[in-house]
Amino acid sequence: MPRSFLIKKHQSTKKTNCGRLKSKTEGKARHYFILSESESNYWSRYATQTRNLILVIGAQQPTESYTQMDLKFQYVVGNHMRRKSLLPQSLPFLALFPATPPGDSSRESFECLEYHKEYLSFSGMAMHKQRQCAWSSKKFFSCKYCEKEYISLGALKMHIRTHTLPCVCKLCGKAFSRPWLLQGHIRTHTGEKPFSCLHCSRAFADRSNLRAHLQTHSEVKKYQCGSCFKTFSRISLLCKHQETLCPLV
DNA sequence: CTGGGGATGGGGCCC
DNA sequence: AGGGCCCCATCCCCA
Repeated sequence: MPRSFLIKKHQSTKKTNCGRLKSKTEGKARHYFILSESESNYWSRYATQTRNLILVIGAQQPTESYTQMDLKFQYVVGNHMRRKSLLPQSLPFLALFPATPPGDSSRESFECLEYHKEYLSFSGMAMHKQRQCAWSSKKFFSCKYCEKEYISLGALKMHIRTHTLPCVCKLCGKAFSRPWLLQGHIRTHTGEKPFSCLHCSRAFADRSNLRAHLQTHSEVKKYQCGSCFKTFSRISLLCKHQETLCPLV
């Protein structure tokens, strides 16, 4: 039963291995903890026996304060909290948090979503994960120029272009990561502006800039401050307003 | 300080 | 696999 979750780490617990897991569908946030391998073995057995934790398996540990991830999870019914101080940093990301009784979910089996194997206990599946799945850091494709990691080779290659900048402008020598970025740059030399505004005579070299321009024709500004209700044409202007200028924040 | 234009970056998706 | 394209975002500059 895979579900999509939004992970948001608590600011107050930023430096610990815990945070909150928020279900996009249910809208409820729950605390989560990240476990070491030995701890995950222990807690998976514990959870299976006592049915009082939810265990969450993800492809990677959340590294930013606000990360969207698809997580596969299994419910184990009950309620339990663990002290944060006992939780070291670890990979792969395995998390647990106190459960909300999900009806008759105790009948659910545990499926390895990569190998499509079904297990009667979570610990059984966890064992399989450790032995058979490419579930360790080896699975990630690491950039040799920086510390970024990607789950697909294609994504990594695309990223590496941002270091190698293979697309060079013949007119000025400026280099870009993608051909279409170079294409957009060349328009700054030629003056070509293929994106025209339907409401006025202006034209733009870049579609995004036309889109931003279209907001200036809109009577209803898209971005509104939640405190003073002032509206803005760009998200950047709203952010700036909320950070420093809004009298009600 | 505000609003808008110009230029650019990067992830994701499709073919 | 790679290119093209889309969308979103950001930064800088200027009026």
